[in-house]
Amino acid sequence: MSSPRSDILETAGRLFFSQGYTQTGINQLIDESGVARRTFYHHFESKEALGVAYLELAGTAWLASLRAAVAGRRSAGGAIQALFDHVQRFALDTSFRGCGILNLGAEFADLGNPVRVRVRETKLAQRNLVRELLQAFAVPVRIADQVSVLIEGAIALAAALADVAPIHSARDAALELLKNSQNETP
Amino acid sequence: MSSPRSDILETAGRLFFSQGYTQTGINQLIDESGVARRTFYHHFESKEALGVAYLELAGTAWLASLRAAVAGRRSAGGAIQALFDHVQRFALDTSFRGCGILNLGAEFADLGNPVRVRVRETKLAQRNLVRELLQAFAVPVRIADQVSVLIEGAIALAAALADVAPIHSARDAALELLKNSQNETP
DNA sequence: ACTCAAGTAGACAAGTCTGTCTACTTGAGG
DNA sequence: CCTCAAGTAGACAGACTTGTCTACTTGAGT
Repeated sequence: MSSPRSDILETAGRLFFSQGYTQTGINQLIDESGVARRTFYHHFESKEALGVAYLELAGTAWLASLRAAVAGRRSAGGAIQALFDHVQRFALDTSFRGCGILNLGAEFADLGNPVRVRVRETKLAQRNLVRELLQAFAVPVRIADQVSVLIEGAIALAAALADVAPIHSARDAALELLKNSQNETP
Repeated sequence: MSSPRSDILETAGRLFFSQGYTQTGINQLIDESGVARRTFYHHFESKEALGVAYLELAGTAWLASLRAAVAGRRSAGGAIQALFDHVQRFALDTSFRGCGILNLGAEFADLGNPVRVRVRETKLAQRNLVRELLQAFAVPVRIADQVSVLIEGAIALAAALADVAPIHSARDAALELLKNSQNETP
């Protein structure tokens, strides 16, 4: 379904992620979307409104991809393995660009900014999703939250170093923390 | 020692961290530094060159603060505790602005960009510093690298959620991983 | 006393930014 | 058939961007 609105969102997804929000101008946005300037402002009140809409789309897609990566796994260990495999694939596919959601949030200092609020909501949803996915295998919330931190650290540090090694460190740590928690309550 | 150069660097440190690189213009930079435009370009070839210089300064200061936080600790557990205490203090002091080094790197997509290269070098130095600080207490490199991922994840997720909880999750995970490694080789 | 680097103020170029505006076309529903 | 929303192209305003330029001052070393 190619509509002007979805064309704009698709272009924004590509450009905001690869170039950053501030470095992407309305002009480039409408040129590459192939829509008229007027049409852009018909669908989005401002560039910032597009930023928020982009976050909604990117956040939903990212969470769905995490869910899909874990689908079909039969153990907590398998689920964790799948999560970090997915993170690694993502890091490699995007040439270590890091988390697009966090990167966008970094461009807005004010905690009350709508974009920043959306980032917070999305990352909260991500933490809750990891809790939910692991709770299915009786993994306690405490461990799930530790896995969330490891996922975030893996993406961030892998991007900074342009290297997958931190992702492997994170995966190993997560599996070890899981094993610990299983030994404590057998 | 107040010299034009250090005035500029000080201002850049403040503005790049709080507003971001792209959103900070040369005009604001020289206004708040109190130096003439010409003086700026006498000391720095371009805005990007200032970005690199800022990273050098901020990176050195951050690593020194990590080292200082651990100084005097007598056990691996104490050292890890101190690291995450420091991370928490930093997160609160900066109103969850996240890692200034990573935030700056996020504004440059090209892996070959001098700023991005500097970010890589700095984060590599950080990983090596954590290794060194923990190796003093016979903590294996494998565990030290896991702690590095946890530190990065703690800063990033705490910033995204505007909450210190991820820092506590990370600290607990680090201490548990440490305990594990000590039990394996007693 | 003279030189020269480093500082000052500020005009300027050439481009970019976001957002508004006029004027026109097109296609679907009543 | 007629209307109206949604689309098109593109001019424009006004502010801002980085970086260069002229012209002047000041202070330290020889």
